Amino acid sequence: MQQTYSPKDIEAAAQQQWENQQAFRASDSSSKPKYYCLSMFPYPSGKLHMGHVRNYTIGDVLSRHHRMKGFNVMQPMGWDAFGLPAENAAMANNVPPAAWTYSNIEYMKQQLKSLGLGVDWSREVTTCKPDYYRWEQWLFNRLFKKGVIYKKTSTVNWDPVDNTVLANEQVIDGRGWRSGAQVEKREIPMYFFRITQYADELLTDLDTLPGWPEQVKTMQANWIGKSYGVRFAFPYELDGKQDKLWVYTTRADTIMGVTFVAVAAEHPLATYAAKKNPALAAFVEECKHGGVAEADIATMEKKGMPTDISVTHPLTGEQVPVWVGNYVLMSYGEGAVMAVPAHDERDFGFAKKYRLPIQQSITVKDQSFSDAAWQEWYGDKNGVCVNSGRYDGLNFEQAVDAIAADLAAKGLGEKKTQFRLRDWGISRQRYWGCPIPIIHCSTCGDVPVPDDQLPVKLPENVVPDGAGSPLAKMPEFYECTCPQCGGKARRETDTMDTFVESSWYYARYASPQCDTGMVDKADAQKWLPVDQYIGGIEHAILHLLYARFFHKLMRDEGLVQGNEPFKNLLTQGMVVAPTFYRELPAGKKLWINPTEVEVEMDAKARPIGAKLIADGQPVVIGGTEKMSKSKNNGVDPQAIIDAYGADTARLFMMFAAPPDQQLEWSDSGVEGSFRFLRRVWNLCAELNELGHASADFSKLSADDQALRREMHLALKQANFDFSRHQFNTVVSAAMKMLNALEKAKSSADRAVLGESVSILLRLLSPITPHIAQTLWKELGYGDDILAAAWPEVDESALEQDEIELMIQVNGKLRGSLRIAKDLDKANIERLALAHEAVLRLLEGGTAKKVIVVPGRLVNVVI
RNA sequence: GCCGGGAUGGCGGAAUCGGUAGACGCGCUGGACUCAAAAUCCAGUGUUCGAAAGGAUGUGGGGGUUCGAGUCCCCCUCCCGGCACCA
Repeated sequence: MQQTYSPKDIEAAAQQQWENQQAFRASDSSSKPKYYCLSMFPYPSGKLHMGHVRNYTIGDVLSRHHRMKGFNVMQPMGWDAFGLPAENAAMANNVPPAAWTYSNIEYMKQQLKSLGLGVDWSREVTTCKPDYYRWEQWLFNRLFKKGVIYKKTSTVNWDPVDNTVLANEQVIDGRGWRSGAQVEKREIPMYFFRITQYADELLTDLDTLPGWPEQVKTMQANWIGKSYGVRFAFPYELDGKQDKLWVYTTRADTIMGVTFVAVAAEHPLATYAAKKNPALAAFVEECKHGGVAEADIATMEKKGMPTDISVTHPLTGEQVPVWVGNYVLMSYGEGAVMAVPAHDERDFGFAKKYRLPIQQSITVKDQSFSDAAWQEWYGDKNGVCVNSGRYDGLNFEQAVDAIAADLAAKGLGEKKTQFRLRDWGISRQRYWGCPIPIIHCSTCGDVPVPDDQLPVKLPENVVPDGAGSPLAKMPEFYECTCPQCGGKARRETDTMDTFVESSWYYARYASPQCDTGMVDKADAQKWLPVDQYIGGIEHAILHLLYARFFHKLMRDEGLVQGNEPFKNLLTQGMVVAPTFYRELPAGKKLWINPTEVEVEMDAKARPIGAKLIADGQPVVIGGTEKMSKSKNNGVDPQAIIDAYGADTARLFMMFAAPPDQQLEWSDSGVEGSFRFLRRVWNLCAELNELGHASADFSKLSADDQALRREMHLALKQANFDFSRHQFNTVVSAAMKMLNALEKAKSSADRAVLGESVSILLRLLSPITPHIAQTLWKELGYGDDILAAAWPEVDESALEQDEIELMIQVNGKLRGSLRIAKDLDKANIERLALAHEAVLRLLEGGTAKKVIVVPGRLVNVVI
């Protein structure tokens, strides 16, 4: 065997062996229990980044571990290939998105293979290919006919210069990213998935997912946001016509404190009032500026303007003024809200700003109300009604019940359960996406493209120019005939939200080549649900909610079984790195890649400065942030693989942090990981041929017993840590094993060494598969470590006669005691009280109390 | 703004049920090897007082519960993720 660890050679050889064996083909007909391990598929952006390496290493570690534990593992991979970056790259490089995407896929696939992932590549799916998206179109039509998909208008960011719709991320400080034009809100027709119809199920089924992080379930539950409230109306008369202004509130108990109502700028009442009020018309116009992102609207300054319209309070009969507010959105809820400044913090601020009346209607015992400043308790639901006529003294629930009943009696309202979740708008005015399979006919309306004419293929030779939708400028695409009447018609030119593709790919992997349906039902039944799903925490809400929704849609179409797609979920943290920069004259910053910087330390290794290696001049040390192009703090995984090998990259990724926490990049940490693997290699090279040694483990020297104990103790720890996905301490356990082996290697029994090394190699195998495989073979354990069984803990090796007990006095550590492992409490107490440190602190007095925690410590209270 | 999460040595992190804080690694210091360096190996390494023995102190900050708190409760600060069409 080679004396030096050479990752390049052994990794290529191991990967070749797996390739030759088709080692990771998942069998559809195995009798073993299945384990479907899925990592979120990548967007083919060009090359792998560290986040990918982390994600896929975690998935591979889980897959390989389960395989050794006897599971029939499926670990597929594919490409989330539609999306905006391809269009941007196309404009920058004048290359069609399709060509750019396919070449990225080719490169990244080779990169993924060089990581040594145990992926079943025969199941690869690529969402921008017609054989994939045709089934998306097929489902779209089924759902459209069923009414699960419908059309309505919705508000988008409109760039008036480029004449194009902008994504929220393309709006920077209220302006279009390319044109710099002030963005406007615009209403356009869109197709929607009726996800709200499934809101209750999406909420309650969270309780059936014990394998999901609480954190994610809480976020989803809050996102769905089921609320119990009252929908009611303020009647009004305008130009002699009776009408009603509807609002929804979860605080009907405060209804007697309403002092005004606010409507959206696009609300019919606002439009009406603006007609004869130029100032209001200007304000309504101003409200249309800016983007639609919630974060922007929530943080912007709340502005309003009065109208000369007033409506009638449904219970008091009083007149209530109508205001137009920039924070009220037409497309959400009723487009109007009741305002109770005394008990809603935002309304309070608004009322103070515009000197509107503030009317207390809730009180809490021993608290006094003042309209000078907002108090925490004003918004609580813990008070009782006051200044509320017949509702005075009622608590929240009683008041809501009584008020809802009175409103219902007048025909002006009723209790209503509502969700924060809104229907999912999927129309995108973009080119690089799945075409929406609808034909618009002037006589027949919106007609789905018949199944036998699917897929509606996206032309692949288009280079978008950033102005409007490319497909809408291509008559060869949109000109068509109506499938119903045969008349001239126009094809829909919007494409689907790319979240649609990623909502069902997990199901397609069960039968990726199926050309008779979206999925093969038998295969789907065999493989679904996904046993372990792994991906970034940033997908905690949208992607995971949409995929759960799609699973239910497919279930209701009879395509899949079960209610949920992902049994267990692991959300991994970001990969972060230090940042360095230099100030440029214009106040801008020049970001410098960490690899080009040398950090200077003081004597105690505290960083005191940094300089650019190239010119020796200082640079500023910035914060530690998510690896990104903009901060130039990304480290290219390829450089690490080339320099140290995939095993080192994988080991470092697993060791540096637990998977769900952020991972800080560290060059010296990578070197440390490499050093560890080299030490493993050197130890094995020194020991050579251990595979066939055998011995009677019941007759060992004390040292050999101690070594076995250490190995099995570490293994037990590692098993526990595997089960809770804490891989960093699995690596720690392997390091402890190596440390113990290096100490014992020259004196220990060959058979004990043989057992120990076999445990270490199998423990490392899921994490650093290439070196584990190579050494397994070289030391004569077998040809294929993948076929080896996971090591078992020998509990008898863990036993010991004596244990160490800590001695505390008043909770402070004062010493320790070696005792027989089964010594009874009375004797432990006696020994503890006789302990030198205890006697010293007792100063001849007596202990008040002695607490014995078996196997751990004794606390003497004096 | 709203929802969710996080904070432990110089650094990444460990501590499974409230019971030895700092495992494991990095860095640093000293030593061995070397003509020298790199690599490797050995030892030390929270802070602080002390020659040492030993003591004090210490898990973002402030309170509390407990024989005992990194862990449980209350309040606060800072950092990170998400925000699809907040009511």
